[in-house]
Amino acid sequence: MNQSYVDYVPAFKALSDVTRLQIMDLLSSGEMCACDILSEFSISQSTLSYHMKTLTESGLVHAKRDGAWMRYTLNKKKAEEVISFFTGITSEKEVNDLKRHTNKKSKNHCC
Amino acid sequence: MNQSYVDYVPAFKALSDVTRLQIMDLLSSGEMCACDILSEFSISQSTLSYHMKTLTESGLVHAKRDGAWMRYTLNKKKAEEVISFFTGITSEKEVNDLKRHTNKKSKNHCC
DNA sequence: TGTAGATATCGAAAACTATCAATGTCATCG
DNA sequence: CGATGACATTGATAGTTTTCGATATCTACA
Repeated sequence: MNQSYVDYVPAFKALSDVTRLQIMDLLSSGEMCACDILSEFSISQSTLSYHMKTLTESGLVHAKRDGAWMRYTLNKKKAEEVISFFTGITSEKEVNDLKRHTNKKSKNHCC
Repeated sequence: MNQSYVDYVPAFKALSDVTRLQIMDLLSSGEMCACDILSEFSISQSTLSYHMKTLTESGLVHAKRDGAWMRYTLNKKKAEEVISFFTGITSEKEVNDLKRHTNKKSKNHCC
């Protein structure tokens, strides 16, 4: 429970690439195998494999072997966790007890 | 309107670093100046400046000069855009007209 | 078991990121 | 104006990411 910042870094890292964002979008329409995904892009097979690894290791995508090929699905639960984490750190909070100069009336110095 | 995947990459990239996630969280409690933020971390001033540049260029944080120092605030609007984009690409959609093998009954080959 | 297809891993190259100390810029105060 | 404080930029270095071709592994079928 109550995960920390570092725990979400891999997910944001996974999302910070155009190809991977597109893969997430593709997967939101349902399960796909690697070769289906590959056919949507102009990248090599090894590059796709690398992206899929990044996505699955981040937890955003689930991989399941089915005979000779891999079936990928979105991990909705993880996606929701990311959203609620991000919502959490971007929503207004009780002002904490940090002594912030910004809140003071001092006009002449900061630190 | 209707931005594309690439437009969100800088935001996710900005979020894929522990320090920057913490800065976002700090800013959610209200406006802060650079030196206030700096005092929360054990990093050099130039490193903080680099992180703040990453955050402001991604649009997630707004920077405003106030005399000798900079005041940073969260850009709630951008944060909400990121959330709705991410919600969009991770929520179930109408099955599109891609001919996906995964949907076929073929057991012997994929591509 | 041998072959072919699907995917993973390796090794290398290029590009990008994070960090710091040093230095530059700019605003304020005296 | 000159000094000082706040922040940005530069240049260097170390580390990470992205990409590919080549090769390995693993599965299914003949």
